[in-house]
Amino acid sequence: MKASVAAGARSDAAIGERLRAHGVRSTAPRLRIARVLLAAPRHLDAEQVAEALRGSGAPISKATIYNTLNLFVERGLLRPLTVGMSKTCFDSNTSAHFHFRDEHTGALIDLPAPDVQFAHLPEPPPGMEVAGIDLLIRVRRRR
Amino acid sequence: MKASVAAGARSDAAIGERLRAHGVRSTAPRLRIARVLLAAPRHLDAEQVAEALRGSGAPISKATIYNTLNLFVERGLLRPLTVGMSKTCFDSNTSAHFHFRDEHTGALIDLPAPDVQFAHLPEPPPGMEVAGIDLLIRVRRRR
DNA sequence: TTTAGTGCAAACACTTTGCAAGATA
DNA sequence: TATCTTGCAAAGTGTTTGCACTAAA
Repeated sequence: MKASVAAGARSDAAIGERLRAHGVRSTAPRLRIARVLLAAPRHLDAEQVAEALRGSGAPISKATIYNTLNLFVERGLLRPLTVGMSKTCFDSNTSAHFHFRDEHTGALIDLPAPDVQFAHLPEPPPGMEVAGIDLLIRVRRRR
Repeated sequence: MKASVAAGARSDAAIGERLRAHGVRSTAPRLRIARVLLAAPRHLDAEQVAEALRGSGAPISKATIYNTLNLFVERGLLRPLTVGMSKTCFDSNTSAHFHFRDEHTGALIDLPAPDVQFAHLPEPPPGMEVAGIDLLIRVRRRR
């Protein structure tokens, strides 16, 4: 059951290349995980990745999934999000951006960085510099 | 060993009143937890609260600490912070504000809301309204 | 004297780790 | 062959819960 790749998704070859470009050896399990997460901008936690894999071929062990996700983060292929949730979400959009989060469902929506403009940001404490900004806009269904 | 209360801290009586004002019955363990966390603006996780209590009289059980912290959150005495951290931090500053966080030490510093001004904020997705904004400025020692 | 709070230990959810077997360069 | 990867199960965190006991209104 070789499903055709979704629109916007990259070919296996291209994904494999991308892994190697980030110093990650391209093995079968890593390719399958990358296909789930890296082919398009997504926010998935480890369990959701595991489930996606269960749904398409042999499952991959928890250990390998966590090892792989952490490796991808270390190599700049993913960004971890620990935003008001008990588990870590892995974001395949590694460019600068923020998020909306639906308070009810927990769903995350990307928010391009240029859509937020600051009129004033405070000076960091003395001797410190800004390393990054995490911004989360919590939203709920309008009553 | 009745230590005198630190500058800025409230008296036990005042803290007890504050608890009752929020519909929380003022018991001995709750008063001790409130003294640690509510007497001044602080960001502490459950373990840090437990340790502070161990250092001043009989320890209080994990269960009671979590029950109490969650109750305080529910009653608006504390705000939980979960952005970018593996454990929940309890913030005794419940007014609108943001945070700096030292990437190295994990320390949080309050950032009054008026110190951040937005020139542009995006519209929430259709049918949704903004419930709140979490902003964390990650800082590091300047090289 | 009824309702609420406490603490212990067990359960839970998420994540990491040790190690033996298997795959890869 | 030397090294890296995988997967299982066990261990580690952080947090919640069931339940008997105690305290408060």
